[in-house]
Amino acid sequence: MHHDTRTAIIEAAASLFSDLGYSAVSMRDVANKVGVTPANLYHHFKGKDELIREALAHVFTHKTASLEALLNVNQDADEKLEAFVHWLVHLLAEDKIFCRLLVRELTDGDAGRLEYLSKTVFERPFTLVRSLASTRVRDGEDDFLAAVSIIGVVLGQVQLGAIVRHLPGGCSDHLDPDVITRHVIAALRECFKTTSIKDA
Amino acid sequence: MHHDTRTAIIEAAASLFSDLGYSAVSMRDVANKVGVTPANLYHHFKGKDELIREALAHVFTHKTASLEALLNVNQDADEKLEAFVHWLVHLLAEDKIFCRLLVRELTDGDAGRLEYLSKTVFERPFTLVRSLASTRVRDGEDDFLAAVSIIGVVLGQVQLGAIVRHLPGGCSDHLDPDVITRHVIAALRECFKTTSIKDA
DNA sequence: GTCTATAATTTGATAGAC
DNA sequence: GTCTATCAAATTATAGAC
Repeated sequence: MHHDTRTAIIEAAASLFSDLGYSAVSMRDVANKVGVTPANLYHHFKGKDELIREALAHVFTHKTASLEALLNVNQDADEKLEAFVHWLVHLLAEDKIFCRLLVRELTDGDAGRLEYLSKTVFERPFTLVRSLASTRVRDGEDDFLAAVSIIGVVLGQVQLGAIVRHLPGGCSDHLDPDVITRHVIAALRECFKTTSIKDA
Repeated sequence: MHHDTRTAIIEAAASLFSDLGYSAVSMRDVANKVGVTPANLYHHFKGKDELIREALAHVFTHKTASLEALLNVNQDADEKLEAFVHWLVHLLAEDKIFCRLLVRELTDGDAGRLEYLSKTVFERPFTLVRSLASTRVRDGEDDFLAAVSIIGVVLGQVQLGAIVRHLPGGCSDHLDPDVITRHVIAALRECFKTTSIKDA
C-alpha cells in the first residue's frame, strides 16, 4: 500500500490529529498506527512540531484544485454559486480529516498557521465566492461579509451536525450532504432574489 | 476577589482549556494560574476528567437564561428573530471562553458530552429559532434546517473571523459584532421576504 | 532506513504533615 | 483546606547498532 514510510507517517498523523487534537496524540500513537518504532519518526521529522506542519500541508495543499476546474465551465453566476455550495458541502462532509483539521486550525492556529491556512485553503474559494456575490448583493450591502456568510453557513451546518440527533426534530436526513446542499442553495436563491441589477 | 478556591480553580481551568484544549493543559498549569499547588486540585476534584466536566458545566449552565427574558417582550416574529441574532452574535463575540469551549465540544465531545451540550446550551435557543422560522419558510422548505442555518451562519461568521484579516478585502470592521449582526439580519430579511402566510 | 535502548522531562495522581 | 514530598507512568527526543 504505502511504499513511502514518510507519507504513511504523515497520513497516520493527520488522521490521529484530526480525531484527537495535536497534544492528545503522542509520537508513540502515530508510530503504532503506522507499525514502526517512535525513533523512526525522528529520522523523518525533526520533532512533533515539524510532523504537525507536514501533516497540515499534506491535507491542505491542492485541496481547492478541483474547484477551479468545476467553475471554468460556462455557467452564469447563479449556477456557479450553486456549484460552489455543492462542492464545499461535499468536501467538508466527505473528507472529515480535512474538515476537522480546518476547524482545529481556525480555533487553535497561531498567526503564522492561520495565514498559511488562509493562503492554501481559503483565498481562492473566498475570492471566487466574493466575486460571485458582489454582482448580486443589494446596494449598500457588504460583499465581503456575504462571502463569509456563504462559506460560514456551510461550515456551521456541518459543525452543528454533531448535535443534530440531539435536537428536537433532528433526523439523519439533516446530515445528508445532498439535503444540506439543496437547503443552502434554496436559501441563497431567496436571499439574492432581488439583485441591484434587476432592480435598476 | 475569589474567596472560593474551588470556583477559582474551575474558572482558571475553563480559561486555559478554552485557549489550549484539554490535553494541552496540565493540572500544574491550572494550579499555577490559581496560585495553589497541584495537590490542592485533587482535594476539590477526583481528577482531570471531573475538572473538565465541572468547567464545562460552569461555563455552559444558564448561558441561555438572558435569551428567555429578551424574547418575552411583545414583538412580532421578525423582531424576535432579529433580537436572537443580536443576542447570539454578541454572546459568541464577547464570551470567548464560552465560544471556544463550544466549538471544542462540537469537534471533540463524545456522545454523552454532546447530549449534555445540546440540552444545556442549544435546545432552548434552537426550539425558539425553529418556531420563529417555521412560520416564515416557504412551503416545502425544512424549518429544522432553516434553524440550523441561522445559528450556523452566526457560528461560521465568528469562526471565520480568525482569518478575516488574511483574506483579500478583510478589515477590522468585519469583526465588529454590530456590523456582523446588521449583515446577518439584512440577509435573513431577504431570505424570508416572501412568507407562506403573506403569500396566502 | 529501521531498530534497541535509554536519557531527560512532564504528567496525573497519592500519602501524610500542618 | 492547603501544603511538601514523592511516585509511577507517559512523553519527547537522542545515541548508536544493524
